[in-house]
Amino acid sequence: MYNQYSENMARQNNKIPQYRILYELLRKQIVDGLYREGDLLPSENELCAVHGLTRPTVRHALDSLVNEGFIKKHQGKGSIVHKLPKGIGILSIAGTTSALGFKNLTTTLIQKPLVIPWPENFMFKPTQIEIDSGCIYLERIRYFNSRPIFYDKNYIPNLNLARFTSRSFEEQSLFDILRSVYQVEIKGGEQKLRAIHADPSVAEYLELTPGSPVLHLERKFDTSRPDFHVYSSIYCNTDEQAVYGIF
Amino acid sequence: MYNQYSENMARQNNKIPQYRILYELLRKQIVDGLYREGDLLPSENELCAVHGLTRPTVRHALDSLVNEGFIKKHQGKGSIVHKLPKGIGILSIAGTTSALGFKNLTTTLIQKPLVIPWPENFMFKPTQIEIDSGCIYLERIRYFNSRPIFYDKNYIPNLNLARFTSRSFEEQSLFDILRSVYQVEIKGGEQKLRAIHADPSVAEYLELTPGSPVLHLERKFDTSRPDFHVYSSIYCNTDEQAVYGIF
DNA sequence: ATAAATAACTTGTATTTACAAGTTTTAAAT
DNA sequence: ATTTAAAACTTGTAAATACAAGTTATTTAT
Repeated sequence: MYNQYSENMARQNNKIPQYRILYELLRKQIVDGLYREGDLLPSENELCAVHGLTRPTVRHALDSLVNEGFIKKHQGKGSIVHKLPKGIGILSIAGTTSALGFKNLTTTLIQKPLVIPWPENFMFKPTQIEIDSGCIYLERIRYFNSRPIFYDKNYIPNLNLARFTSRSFEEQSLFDILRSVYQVEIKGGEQKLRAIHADPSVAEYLELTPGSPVLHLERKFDTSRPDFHVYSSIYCNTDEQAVYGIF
Repeated sequence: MYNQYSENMARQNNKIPQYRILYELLRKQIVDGLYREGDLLPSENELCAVHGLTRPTVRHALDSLVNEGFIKKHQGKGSIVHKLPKGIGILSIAGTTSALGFKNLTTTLIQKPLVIPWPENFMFKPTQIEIDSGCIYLERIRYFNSRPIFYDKNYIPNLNLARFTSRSFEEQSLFDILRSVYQVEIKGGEQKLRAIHADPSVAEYLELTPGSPVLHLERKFDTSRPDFHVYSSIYCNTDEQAVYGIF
């Protein structure tokens, strides 16, 4: 048997794929404004030469940027930087992408992590392993420019999450803690959207009059651990900020 | 090497890329139920052997299926078929994907195609070319299981669309006509989502009481023609059918 | 029988090479 | 000067190859 822990650490430090490194670099350069809307990125061959990579690797990185809407590619022309999304991008966020549009976002914990049985008639069907393990529940409000935009209820299976309930979730985001402390990475997921009337508690948290229309998102996140999903029920005030996505 | 000529001709006649053909085939097999939720697709090497392709090509096809949520891949294990989405998938539709979840969808034309100037304070900023060309406007209601679900207003630049206003849009979908008649293909786009109160006209079309919460999507579609975008403002009744998407 | 090691799978990453197809620039012909 | 042709770019598709890394089934040793 090896030392699993240090092996994992070494892997994380050493073995980040090259296409991923290039992706992160280009993404940062776009977000930081080094490339602006309408600009052409360096051609694939230039990127190859500069970073010592081959075209398939460079293209892999560019594909990720296309999928997340940062660039659009035109055959014969090049990769054109897309304008950064206005509004709050939540429809297609996962992992590192989540930072975008969340610059002025602050979080308040309404319900500290609490172990509960899984609710009846849950929005998605948890796996048997998740059901057996029990559920950690927490509620947050997220503010954008000091106005409450999201009120979310989160359900996390209680699987090998030592000292989870005693952690603070004000400073760091939930997903950041899952990744950095528990090596659980969000890989993607699915969601259901509805427009509903705000019930009294939702209206109070979002500082709306009861009955106001709010966007309700029910989300199931896949993670790097099999049979470990994060479930979120999110109520969103879209009066001032629209929810934004690309497809 | 003896059959070089005819091989080249065969390749030439078939302009559809091989990865695309394989993608369409696997997608159809999943939608038709030949593979069911949880099933393993044939391994990449098997698909290579069966279809006479190489792994990069097969992986390209599988990547598309992953991006659209039909399968999930697990290293060392295989490609697992995802459950087909419940609800109406509209968040990530484009091109051929649009068929999914639209089995029982019928369309009624409320406003026949009409040339108008582009509205003031438009949801997105059309290009100068689009502004100069004028705008074709049409309204539809789409029914799911005989109940009105979508009421949409569509804005299309009047660029080389001969006899467009005199076409029927009841039988074929708007995008199908754009593709088959005008060679304009939808490549992707962006959207803004809000929960709003239904105004009287929206409520009437969607058979709701005025003030009911409805989902409002503002969408901008990119096409294969530069400076040609389709704009849609969609009001969606989510009382019974949630809008579904993956990310 | 049980446990550990091994082999035989699977997908993930990466290189190399080649040509097709779309766009832009340049050079040549009229 | 204008038009046309060619070239020099760009991204798109596809093959052949190699090894890394995760999973499962098999074999081997105890």
